[in-house]
Formats: sequence, C-alpha cells, structure tokens
Amino acid sequence: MRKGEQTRSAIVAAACELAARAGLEGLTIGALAERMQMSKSGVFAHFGSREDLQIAVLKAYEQHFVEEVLVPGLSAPRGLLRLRAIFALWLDRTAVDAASACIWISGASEYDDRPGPVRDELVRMVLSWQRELMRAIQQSIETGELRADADPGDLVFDLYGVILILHHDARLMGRADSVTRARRAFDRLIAAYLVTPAAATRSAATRQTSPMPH
Amino acid sequence: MRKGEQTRSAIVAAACELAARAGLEGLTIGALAERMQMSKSGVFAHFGSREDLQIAVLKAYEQHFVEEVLVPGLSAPRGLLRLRAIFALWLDRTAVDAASACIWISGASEYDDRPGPVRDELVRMVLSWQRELMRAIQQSIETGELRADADPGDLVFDLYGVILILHHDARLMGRADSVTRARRAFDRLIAAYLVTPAAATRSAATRQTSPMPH
DNA sequence: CAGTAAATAGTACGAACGTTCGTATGTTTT
DNA sequence: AAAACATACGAACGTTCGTACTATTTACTG
Repeated sequence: MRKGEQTRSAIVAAACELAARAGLEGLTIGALAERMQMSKSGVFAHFGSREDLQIAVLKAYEQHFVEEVLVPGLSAPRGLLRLRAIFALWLDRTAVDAASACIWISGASEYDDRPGPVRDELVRMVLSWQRELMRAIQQSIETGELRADADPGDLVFDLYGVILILHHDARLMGRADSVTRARRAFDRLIAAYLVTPAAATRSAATRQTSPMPH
Repeated sequence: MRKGEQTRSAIVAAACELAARAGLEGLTIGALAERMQMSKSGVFAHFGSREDLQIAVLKAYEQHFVEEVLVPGLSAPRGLLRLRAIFALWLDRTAVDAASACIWISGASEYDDRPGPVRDELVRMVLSWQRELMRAIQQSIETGELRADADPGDLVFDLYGVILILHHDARLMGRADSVTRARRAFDRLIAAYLVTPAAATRSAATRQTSPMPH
C-alpha cells in the first residue's frame, strides 16, 4: 500500500471520530488537520473537496456498520433468531459508544433539508440498511415465526424508531436506562407480531427468548 | 407594545422559520438580517448574543408547541382519550409541516455533544414534554384503561420513538406513507398496554381508526 | 544511486461568521 | 418644545471557513 493511501485512510478514520462528535457539517478540515498534525492543505489534498471528505466518512461508517452489525448478524440462523441478533448488535452499537453519535442519525437532521451528493449517499445507505432489516423480517414470516399478515415495513418503521429514541434519550437526555427500555421495546414489538396469540399479551414485557423451529 | 418589542418578536418568528430549515446551529444572524431586510447589527442589537437568539427561538417554539399540542389535547377527557388526542396532535404537527423540521429533534443531534445554555434549555423542554406525556399515561392507568403493571416510562419511550422515526422517514427518506405507519404504530403500542388481552393480539395490526374526542 | 512522481507544506484568497463601536435617526417621556 | 431614551445603521474587528495555487520534501522506481 502506498504511503498516501494509508495516510488517507488514517485521515478518514480521524474524520469519522470528529464527525461522530460534531456531525458531518461540523467536520472541519482545520480541526482534522490539527488532529492529524498535518497542514490543512496536506489533508485537503487527499480529497477533491470537503463534500468528498464527508462522503468518504459516510462510506467508512457504512463499512464499519456492515462489519459490526450485519455480517455477524447474518451468522445467526435465518428467521427470528437472526432478527434478534441483528437488533441486539445494532442496539449495542448505538448504545455502547453513547459517547459518539451515529452519523446516519445526526446526518438525517443535518441533510433532510439540504439536497446534494452527501444527502443522496446518506439516503442510499439508510435505504440499504432498512432493506436488510426488511429481508430479515420477511424471512421470519417465512419461517412461520412472525404472523403472515404482518406488514414488514411497519416493523422496520417500529424498530428504527426504537433505535432513534434510544440514541436520543441516551445522548441528549443522558438516561442510563435507555438500553433496557429499548430491549423491552423490542420484545414488545416482536410479541405483537408473533403468530402465537398468547405470547403477544401476558408475557410480552418479561419475555426474553422464544422457541425456535427445526 | 413598544416598537422594539414587536420588531423583536418579528425577528424571532423569522428566526424560527430559518431554524426549522437550517437547524439552530445553521441559524445565522446574517441570513436572518437579510430575511428581515435589516442590518446585521440591527438584528443583533435585540439579543445579547447569538446564544440568546437561539434560546429565544427555542422558547418561542415551546410556546407554539404547547398551544398547538398540549392545550388542545388537555381539552379531551382525562384518560386514554386524552392520550390519543395528544398523540394525534403531536403527530399532525410533526408530519403536516414536514417541510420544516422540529427543532427539538434536530437540536437533539446538534447539542447532544455540545454543553451550554442552549442544550440545557433544550433538555429542559424535552423533559417537560415527556413529563406531560407521562402524566397522561398514568391517568390512563388510573382510569383502568391501560394495564396497572405497565411502565409509563416505557410507553413515553415508545411514543417518542414513533415520532422520531416519523420525522426521520418523512423528511430524510421522503416517505409519504410514514404518517399512516405512525398511526398504526401508535395503535399497536396502545394495544400492547391495554387491559383487555384480546385487544393486544388479533386486532393490533389491522386496527385502523380509533374514536377521537372533540 | 539518481531521477521522477507522489505527498505534504506553505501561502494567499474571498467569503462568511459573531461581535463591537460610534453615530444617526425615531420615538417616548418630561 | 426639549430632553431622554430606544432603535437601527454602516463600518470594521479578528477568526474561521473551504479552496486554489506554488514550493518543498518525501517516497518509490528504474
């Protein structure tokens, strides 16, 4: 690997950390250069523009996200177990490093009124991730675990909402109990979509695991 | 009312609109001055600092929110009807003007890593609103409509999550169906917290409308 | 080891930022 | 009508922003 390439990826890594705290819009070349102990122009030379830098950060974030959430989640058996695994990993990633924000979430507010390549890339990634969730849900329907008449889009909507409020309450409100609330919220949601009517009522809040087929 | 006072409130009103599009951090005195057809210093003179301007915007937003959501919601009879009314009003306010963001939501991402008076004020407002929600939920438990063993904090968490994902999907993702998804999500949530076990299962997903007060 | 290309530093720019200042109008109050 | 105050302006402050050019150093290659 060329020298420049490894410097560039080091810059992107540092930029990810900065963007996690200040947001993609708050990410500044000057601050990035200072953190890298480089000159502004030295940093800048690795990207054609600030927008390219922001997109590079987004892509690096997506790669990490896929590696840490999707890939290990896919190693769980197809169906509800996999859906549970994926959500648990997603939740961990959102909550464990509550010290740094998810740039998909902060970016959603930053770019929902700002058209351009950065927004396009952000939308593409969120869309891609929501499609993965949708697939895991549909598979859980196919295995007979979730109700056949359930709307997968609705469940994606609900699950994403749980992550958003977790991120919100943990970071802005500084609530330590958000993680357990999010876990309970997930269990309630799944219970509402389960085929077995009994599981959807009484045991919803305290339920932890569920019987699996095959 | 003094001349200055009415100018000031006109400035704050314009600032609210700007902040709804660019965020509180994106709110700029220069842009505000241009929109008001005033000089930068003329605008600035009404506030001791930009921070004071941001806080003034936040307070104006809270006032509107209370007037449009909380107050009319409180006119519904105490209990589940009121909770439904409040959420419906909240949802309308979040979705109808999907052209402009909620600055509590965008501010959450902007200030969750930025301590200071603006963040303090924001946290105070969100806390205050969540307490109002909590109260409506507790009253719904007292009326015997929601289960006695339900955790009101959990339901506040869930409801706020629905609003966040509604805001997210409607604005960033441009999804027109977010409003109906949010309404269904609300009904599912309530169903899961209802005393009647039957309502919590079968009719949860397909439930469409609910009786509204007036 | 030399030569060339790549990588970083340096310098400068125009624009925008929040803020301060002195001053000139307008508007109340005396 | 006069004195006091409120309001707004225009200019300038020092910073920081992204970006463009040029120079210098470093790294790779024949």
